[in-house]
Amino acid sequence: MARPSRRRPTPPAPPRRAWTRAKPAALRAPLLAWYREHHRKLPWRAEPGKLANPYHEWLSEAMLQQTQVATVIAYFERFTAAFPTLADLARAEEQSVLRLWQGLGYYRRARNLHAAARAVEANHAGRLPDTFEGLLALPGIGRYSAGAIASIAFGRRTPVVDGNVARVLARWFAIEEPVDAPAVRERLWRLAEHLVPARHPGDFNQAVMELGALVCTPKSPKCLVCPVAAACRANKMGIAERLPVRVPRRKPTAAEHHVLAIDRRGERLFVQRPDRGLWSGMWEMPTVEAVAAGVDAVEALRALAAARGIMIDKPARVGEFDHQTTHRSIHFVVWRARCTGGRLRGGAWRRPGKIDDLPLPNPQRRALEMLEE
DNA sequence: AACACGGGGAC
DNA sequence: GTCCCAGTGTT
Repeated sequence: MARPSRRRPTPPAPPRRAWTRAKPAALRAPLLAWYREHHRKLPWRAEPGKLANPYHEWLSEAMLQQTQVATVIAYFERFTAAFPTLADLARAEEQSVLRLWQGLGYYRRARNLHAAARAVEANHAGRLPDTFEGLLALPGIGRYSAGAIASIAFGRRTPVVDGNVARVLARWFAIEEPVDAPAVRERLWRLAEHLVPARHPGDFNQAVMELGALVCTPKSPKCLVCPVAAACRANKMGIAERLPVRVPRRKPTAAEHHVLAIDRRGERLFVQRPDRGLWSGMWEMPTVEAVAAGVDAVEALRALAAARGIMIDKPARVGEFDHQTTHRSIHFVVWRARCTGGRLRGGAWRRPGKIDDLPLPNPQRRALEMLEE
């Protein structure tokens, strides 16, 4: 059976050119006035009219990718306590950076951040580049983050388009095409470029995002208190509630992972995940992610241990639970076995209570809790 | 252009 | 449950 298309079945909408007649002045002044009055105080944010600390701004942008402000705050505080400056971060081991990122997800962000810090130390005399192009060249900094850092920390007139900005612009200009379609995305960038002012571009960009977070929310937008409702086409048309349109997500695929706690003289085996893919660079108890057809899970676990050079007795089933990521629904089955001999290739033995140096993904932590009971 | 990459807040 | 979050890099 063919996978249903994710595209909207409706025919192309007629050309809509309202957005090309954007009048920046009608939006900027009331929006900035609203921002000065209603912005949230955030650990990385400067007062309106002032530039942010570039390192703090950069770190916050990395943490905020696909992650809500409320989730990030505690991570940001712990991270800056451990690494107060860019130089501190550059000197750190990647493992300790991942430790501080543990639980936040999208772990490649942490590894890119660390690699970029080292690149800045090596190639830019320890100073974060202060231009869009210079920032864009660093790992983990894309079009959005480069624009955000350049405007918010360095006062450059660079636009940003994130999820908030896309939603706000879709409503202001009544854009009825899916905002995640690349062609529409490109229009949004041109629109943002048109709107961002030369004076206080960082405040303007933050104001649009803040409006999206506090007023122009995905559901039940608060148009009655919106400072720019008078200039909003979707509000005039009464369609703010159903904008923006997005392409439907694909459903997560199902998987079953078997986690094996291998114990030997009070210590447990942990191994590091590969450089790429899911939970890359994080540690885990040896895990079978796909049991081949016709093979018993117990046999697969024995083979897993054998691949590491060790022998185990018969694994005993400890428990199970479900774990969700954006693209996978994973049923975890937790097992326990004793190491009966052999010589370990790769991995580390740790007392279960002393694993603080190993960054673990959330489901591995959950499996560990299950093993303690 | 499509896809993978985590986890959780808000409803 | 669903939606989506201050996106980026790879294929």
